[in-house]
Amino acid sequence: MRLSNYIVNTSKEIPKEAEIASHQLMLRAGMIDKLTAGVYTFLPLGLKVLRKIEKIIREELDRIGALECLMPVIQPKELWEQSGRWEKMNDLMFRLKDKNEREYCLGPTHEEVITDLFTRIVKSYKDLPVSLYQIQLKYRDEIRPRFGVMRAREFVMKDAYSFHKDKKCLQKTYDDFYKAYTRIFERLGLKFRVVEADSGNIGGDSSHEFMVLAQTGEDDIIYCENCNYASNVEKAKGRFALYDNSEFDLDEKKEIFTPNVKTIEDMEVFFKRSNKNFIKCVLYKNEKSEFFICLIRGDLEINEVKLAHIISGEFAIASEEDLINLAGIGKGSLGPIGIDSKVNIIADISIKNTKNMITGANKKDTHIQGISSDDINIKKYYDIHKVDSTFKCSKCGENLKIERGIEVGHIFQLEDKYSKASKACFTGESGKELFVMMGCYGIGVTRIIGAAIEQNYDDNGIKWSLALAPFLVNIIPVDIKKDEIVLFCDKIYNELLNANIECCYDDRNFRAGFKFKDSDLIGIPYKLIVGNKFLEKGIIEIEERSSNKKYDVDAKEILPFLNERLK
RNA sequence: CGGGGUGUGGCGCAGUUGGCUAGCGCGCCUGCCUUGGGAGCAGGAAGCCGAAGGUUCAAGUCCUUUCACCCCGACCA
Repeated sequence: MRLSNYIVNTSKEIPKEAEIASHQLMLRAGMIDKLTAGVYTFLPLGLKVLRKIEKIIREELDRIGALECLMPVIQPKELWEQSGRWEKMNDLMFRLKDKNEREYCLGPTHEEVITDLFTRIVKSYKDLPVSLYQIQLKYRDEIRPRFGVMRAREFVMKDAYSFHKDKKCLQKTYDDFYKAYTRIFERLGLKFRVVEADSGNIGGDSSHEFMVLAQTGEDDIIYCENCNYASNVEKAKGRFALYDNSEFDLDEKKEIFTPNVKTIEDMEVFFKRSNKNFIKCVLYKNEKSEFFICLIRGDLEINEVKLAHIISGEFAIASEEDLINLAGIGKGSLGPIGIDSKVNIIADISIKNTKNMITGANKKDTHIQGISSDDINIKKYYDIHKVDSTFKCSKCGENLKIERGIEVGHIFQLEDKYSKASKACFTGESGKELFVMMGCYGIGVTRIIGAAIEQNYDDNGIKWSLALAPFLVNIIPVDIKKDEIVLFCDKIYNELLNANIECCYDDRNFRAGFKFKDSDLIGIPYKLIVGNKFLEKGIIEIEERSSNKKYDVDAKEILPFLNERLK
């Protein structure tokens, strides 16, 4: 590609709207252009990178026998009512009506469509298992789109769905996808980690996320330094530090007047004890106006994703008003003892067998001391705590670490959740109708571009891996007024094209420095510089973007040199 | 949805207590010059100041409404 014919829409100015490196660089390199919040055009350069990612994904999925298809973006409301998600995904969906007032949404995902499709294309166990995938635009009206392609409202996703006669078969395909995903992210040259994950509102049991490690990630990953345990913090299990407070004499069980003591920090100061001696109480309310008081040791935090498995429906921390109506108190004095009997008690296992604890007394400005877990009407203990780096690995007991990650892939075993809702059946070997078992596998294709840049950039711009670079080599004539240079560049350009080496040729009438800057910003792995050294000694300077190393290469040796490097 | 902020040539911004022809940098166009890390000089094009309404002799500037975009939060009693 001659750059004189290309759109090189680069900028040295840092765009105001972009916060993180990948977003800034994608805009500056002219890869994307924003139309409106969270909606981007992929310019030729950005599209080239996108296509490279798609190609790798296709190759690896085809290898495990998945079949590509393309499903509609526009999906009828009825399909979503059937699965019960028309209401549930309320805020997330873009909706529209046709001229007859029929309602539709722009697909935020395709479980509904594929399950419906399944009922028409598969009838018998003989057709199973089968896996279908597509690379398609998805539409999600995110609460807050940000970071460019990282959290966009229109984005490209690879989604795949597998169908099975039983769980065992599903597990096998799940493992195939796991391996294919691993190969995909390895080929993309990303540093990533596979973690256990909560399956969220998509449902299902077993689930793994593929996380690209980056400071700017929106997820916290917990992993063990010693064994292979790794999990999204949303799901992570660990051993919290045990705490023995027998160093203190057993307090008399009584109420203490505690004016202005509201937070756990306030309590530490007031009682002169560490936060492990307190029971933290948080009141939640769900959409049915049921109340839940959650009890957890004062040094720990509640993990609401775990709570979502216990409390049904949407829920949130109760308002100050609710607190007053329910217990007649404001913040800070809530406690499990003497609380209104219609409030459900959800106790974290960190409370189990505790003694001599201090907690709210359900009375204004009052706490109660000398409480043991036996004093509270706890029917069952749950794991509702958030794991952090103070925890030990529950598998091997070693230290846990925490790191930020960008979720680029997620695989789920849906089992029969959607097939039951959509009555997706097949005829089994016995002749009876059975619900099909399903798996679901996603990759955020456009998000990968951002993630890859977050891992590979410097002050000058993007540093593409060979797998993703829009061009592998950039031929740069230092002075296009010198015929000798231009003639040689034309020649080597044709040679590279004939050798199927993806290259561009910066034949624009700019000064050399300008072209170097552009090349580095865009992130082309190799610059082939034809200048004074060529005129004097027939030597071409080849500069490697990743290492900043420069190689003097004889004009005749260029192809072998590049072939060696680009292998 | 709550809080904060910003809307002025393509981009980034300035524009005082309302006042005359709305500026600057980058980019763009023309010419000269230059060609190894985003050069220099000269000339030029490009704006109903986000939108609507109002106050005023006079509005980019004041008031009201509205839209868009950005940031923080939507969670620990």
